Amino acid sequence: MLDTKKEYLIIKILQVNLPLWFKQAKRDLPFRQTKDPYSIWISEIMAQQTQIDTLIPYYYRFIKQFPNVFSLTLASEDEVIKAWEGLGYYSRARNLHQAARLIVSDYNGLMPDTFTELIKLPGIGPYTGGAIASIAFNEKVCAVDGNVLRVISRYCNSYDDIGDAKTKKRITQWLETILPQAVGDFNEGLMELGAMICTPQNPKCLLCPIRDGCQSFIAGTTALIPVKKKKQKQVTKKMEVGIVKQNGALFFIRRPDAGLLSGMWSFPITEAAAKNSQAIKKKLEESFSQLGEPVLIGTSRHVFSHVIWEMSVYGFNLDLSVCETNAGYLTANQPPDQSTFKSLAQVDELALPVAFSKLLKLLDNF
DNA sequence: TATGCGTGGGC
DNA sequence: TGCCCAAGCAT
Repeated sequence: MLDTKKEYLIIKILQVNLPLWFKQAKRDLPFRQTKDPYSIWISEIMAQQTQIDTLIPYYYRFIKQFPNVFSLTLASEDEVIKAWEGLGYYSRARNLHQAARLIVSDYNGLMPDTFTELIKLPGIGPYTGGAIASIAFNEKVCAVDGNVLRVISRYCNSYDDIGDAKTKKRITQWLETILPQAVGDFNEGLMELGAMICTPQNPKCLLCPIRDGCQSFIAGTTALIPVKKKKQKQVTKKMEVGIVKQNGALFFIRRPDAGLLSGMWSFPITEAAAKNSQAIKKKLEESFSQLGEPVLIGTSRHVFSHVIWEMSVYGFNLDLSVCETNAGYLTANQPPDQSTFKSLAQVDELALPVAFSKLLKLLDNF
């Protein structure tokens, strides 16, 4: 990976300068004021594919609501998902809840303290396991995330594709041979450097504490590294959303427990079959015997990681007198806990993804 | 190995 | 607008 003649010096710069820099430059983050494995676990799960600034308010709220693994265990999955509302990648919340119950049932409520045990828990993979083990338990393992891949690729002037599993393995194995005693600070330092200095665009090399060893800085290739294959862009889907209103209350359904936004609440939504087909009306007629004509109240676009929804939002007024004469408006395949009416004041009780919560402002047109 | 899985921010 | 990216994991 590196010219062996230089390697000793280059490794020393990394081992010595990085922790020194981290000690004085690290951000004052709430989860850095504790060694509590539970708190560190929560912060690391939240940090997956999420910028630190985004998760901080969630972290405070979550720790206040669920201060330890037992309180998390006692909560319902709905409560945990609600606490995760707005953060995205909601399977993280479900895995967190599952893992908490495993920790109580299989580990006497104590967080497993080794990498090997940690990665057996749902939602904890190689990165998160390494982060918890090294930061909370000082185990000599590395924690290789996107920051680390970028920092090390540049430091070694490597053009290997960081999306390739082989590259990650190679970097992991190299790091394992150079981990210093204070492994937690070293791992966090690499990530902090990646987040604050060795950024993807316009890295602040003049402020970098390991610049003298950085082969990419020396070669002037920091703009070319890391190499990463382009993601294929999202598919755009035209969707129809139905907002059913009855006496000011809105109709919601719970989404299936697998797939996009699983377990979250939702307005009824369908993929538009064809132009002006009003597929949503057909779907709603399965649940409501008398709907009336839909009113187009607006459009909205929502970008997910792998799909884009272009939504046409239709309002349906449910006449109370009609509903009373059709008490069985809910179909049998929609059990009561899978659908509900909520007033605007009550909507907050449901875990509603942003794709739908942002539609609430369209109600002014309805 | 490749894909599904959210959301917000930067430019 | 679009495009990239972010302290990844499960399958």
